[in-house]
Amino acid sequence: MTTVEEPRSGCPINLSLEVLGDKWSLLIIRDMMFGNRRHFRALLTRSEEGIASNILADRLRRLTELGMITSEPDPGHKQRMLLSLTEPAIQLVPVLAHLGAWGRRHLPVTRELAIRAELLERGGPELWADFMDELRELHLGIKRAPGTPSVLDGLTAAFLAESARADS
Amino acid sequence: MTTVEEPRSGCPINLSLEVLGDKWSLLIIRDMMFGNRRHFRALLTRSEEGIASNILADRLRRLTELGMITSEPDPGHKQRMLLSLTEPAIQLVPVLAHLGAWGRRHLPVTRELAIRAELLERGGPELWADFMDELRELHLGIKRAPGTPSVLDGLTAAFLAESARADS
DNA sequence: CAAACCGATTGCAAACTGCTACCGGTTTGC
DNA sequence: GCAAACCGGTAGCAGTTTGCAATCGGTTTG
Repeated sequence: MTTVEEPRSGCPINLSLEVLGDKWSLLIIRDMMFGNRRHFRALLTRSEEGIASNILADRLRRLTELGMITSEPDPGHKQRMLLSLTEPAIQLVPVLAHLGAWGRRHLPVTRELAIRAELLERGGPELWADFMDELRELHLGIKRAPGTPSVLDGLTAAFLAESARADS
Repeated sequence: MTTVEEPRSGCPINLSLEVLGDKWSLLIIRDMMFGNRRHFRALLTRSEEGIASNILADRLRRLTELGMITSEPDPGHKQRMLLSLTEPAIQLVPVLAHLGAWGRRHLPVTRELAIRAELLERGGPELWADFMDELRELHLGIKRAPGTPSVLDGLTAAFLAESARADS
C-alpha cells in the first residue's frame, strides 16, 4: 500500500510529480473529469487502459489522503461511494489540456480519443475556465451562471460522433 | 532496465503519461531546461532530489529511445557526452510552466525554488515562446533573433537572488 | 430469489527502485 | 610528471511496487 512520505525537495515541479507522477493517478482524474465517472466500478471497468482493482483502490486512498478527491456515501445506494474532485484537482484542467495537446502533437494517438484534446486546445483558457466552473458545479455543488452550455456534453458528443464514424 | 513497450491506449493524456509518467523523467528534463545541465555528472550530483546513477542511466537511455533527448560526444572532452533536448522536449515548456504554477499554488513549495515557477507563470505564453526559442538555440543550434535578452539568465538570476536572501 | 453489482482484499510472481560500492579511462591542478 | 578529481556508467542486493487472477460478503436489480 502506497503511502505519502516526505518530499524530496520543495521544487514546485517535483512536488507536483510526487502527487501526480505515476502511471495511474492522472488517468483516474482524467476519467472523473472527462468521463464523469464518479464511483469505483465505473473507474474500474470503463477505463480504456484497464486498471487493476487493487491499484485503483490504492490510488483512490492515496489521492484522498492528498486532498485531490473526496468520497461520500451515495444517497440511495448504500454501498456505493460518490467520488468528487476537489478544487485543486479541478485546477489541473489547464495542465491536462496542455498535456493532451502535447501528446496529440508528438505521440501516436487514436483519432477518436484525440478529438477531445483537440477541442480543448482550440477552446483555450476561456473554454478551460467554463469547464472548471462546470466541474465545480458537478463536484462541489457550486452553482454557475445559468444558460451556459455544457462543455462536458460538447466534448462527449464530439467523441461519440467521432467513434461512430465508419472508418475506425 | 526499463524498456519502451506498446501503449495501453491511444489517448493523448495516456500516451503522454507513458512517456513522462514517472518520478524522474520530467525532473531530468527540468534540470536540462532550467538548470542547463548537459551531461551525466551534472544531472547526477547537482540535482535537488538526488537521483541514483543507475536510475539516471536508465532514464537517459529511455528518453533517448523515445526521442526526447539526444547525446553526442562533447568536443574537447573525450569521455563526456553532451546531452541535448529535442524539439518535442522543448515543447514541454508550457506543460512544465502550468505544472509548476499548479504546484506552487497547492503544495508546500520552498520560496527560493518557487521563484522561477512564479516568473514563468507571470510571463505567460509570450515568455514561454521566447524561452523555447532560446532552448532551440542552445540545444538544436537554431539561431534566434539577436538582441533578445536571455530568459534562462533571468530565471537563474532571480533564483540566485532569492537564495542569497538571509532569511532562509 | 437468483443474477448482477458494490467496493474492495489476498496471494503471488515479476518488475522496478534505491543504495552502496566499484570500474577503467581522462582531465585537471600543482 | 603525477596524484587527485572527474567521466559515464555497471554490479549486487534488499526492499517496494506492480499486475493479474481469484475471491469475499453485502446490496440491489430484474
